[in-house]
Amino acid sequence: MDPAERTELVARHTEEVVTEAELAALFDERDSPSVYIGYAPTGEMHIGHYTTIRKLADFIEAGLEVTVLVADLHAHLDDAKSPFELLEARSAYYRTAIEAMIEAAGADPAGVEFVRGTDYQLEEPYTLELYRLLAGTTLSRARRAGSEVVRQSENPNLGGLVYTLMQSLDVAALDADIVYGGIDQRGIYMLAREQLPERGHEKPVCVFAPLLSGLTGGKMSASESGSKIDLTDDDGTVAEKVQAAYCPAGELEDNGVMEYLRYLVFPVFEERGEALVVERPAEYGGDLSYGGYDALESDFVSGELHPADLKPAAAAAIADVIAPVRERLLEASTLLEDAYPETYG
RNA sequence: CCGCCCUUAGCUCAGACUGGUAGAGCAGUCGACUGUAGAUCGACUUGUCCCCCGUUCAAAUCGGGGAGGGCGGACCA
Repeated sequence: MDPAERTELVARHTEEVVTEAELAALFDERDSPSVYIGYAPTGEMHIGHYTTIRKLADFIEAGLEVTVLVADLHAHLDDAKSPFELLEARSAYYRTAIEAMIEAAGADPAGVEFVRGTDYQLEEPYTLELYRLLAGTTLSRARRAGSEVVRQSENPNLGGLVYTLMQSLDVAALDADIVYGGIDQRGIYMLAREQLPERGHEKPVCVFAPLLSGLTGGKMSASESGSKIDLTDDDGTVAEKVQAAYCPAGELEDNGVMEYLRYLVFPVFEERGEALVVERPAEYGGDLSYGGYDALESDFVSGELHPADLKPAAAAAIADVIAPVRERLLEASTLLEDAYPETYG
């Protein structure tokens, strides 16, 4: 694969690449650049995580060295979202869930290196560098960088600010050429691009995934169960949620159903060589079949494809794509129970 | 160490002074209308009033104690 193809593969289905020229240059000078993505093991993972993780399959195919950081300390630093006692159990759950998603996306999880935050963030070199960063960063700068990521409140903890600087430092500690994350992470990684060169590290190339809309219209909300598909949802639950989803005919804005098809279902189906079949009553023109997203989008926008016909097909496809992940999670008997005793205990 | 303030529905809060077993907005649920959903109408649901003890016929409300959270003062060799 030539550098241009690799660049294209890494950049597809993303929200933004900072900068695409730097990415291309990286492939020119190196055989296997490294990329890392970090997850703080807090709440249960859902379809939004899955769409982001699916791209790791592209990274592997493009020949990148992929590292997934399970940022356990971060999960506690951000307003104690995860109690300190549950960090171990939630880290185990995140790792298993992420591996299952990579595998379900058609890639080999063995090609991904997993690292825990506590593996290196308590070591002296890291800690020392963190203190130096703390001394050299203003309150307002750190606050601004983390404002889209760290929980905001009237009386924020210091942890949220340390969180932000640690994440910036992680790029250097993990020696990543590329950082990958949702577009909400932009502020933190722009801070990293600013700080790291001053401290003798390379400026990381940033690849940002889009944040998908929730099924109820606006942003996907972790606290609103109807707005997202959980990885543990069975086919019936997925069908109900998609059926109830906001999905105005012909409109793509805030349309979670269309976004999930675009960023999750079709990439996985293409990998498998499958098409999306939409069953439609003869009265409205009979069944349809789509080999890719673009054709479906143009039919949807033109009005040829009605939401009422699309929804059942989309629900079945989504359920199909998450099924292997759900099975993997449920067969690990105490994984969920240990990580979320309130919900599964 | 001292003082002051806050804690009521899933969320934001009213009610407390002048005791009579609790309200609004948002959210949620269910119908109507759309070949989906939303929007719009129509209806409905929701509570250890932070905990304990006391006063009283009666306590979210008054008194005492405690817990959690917030703010300020003092100390500064």
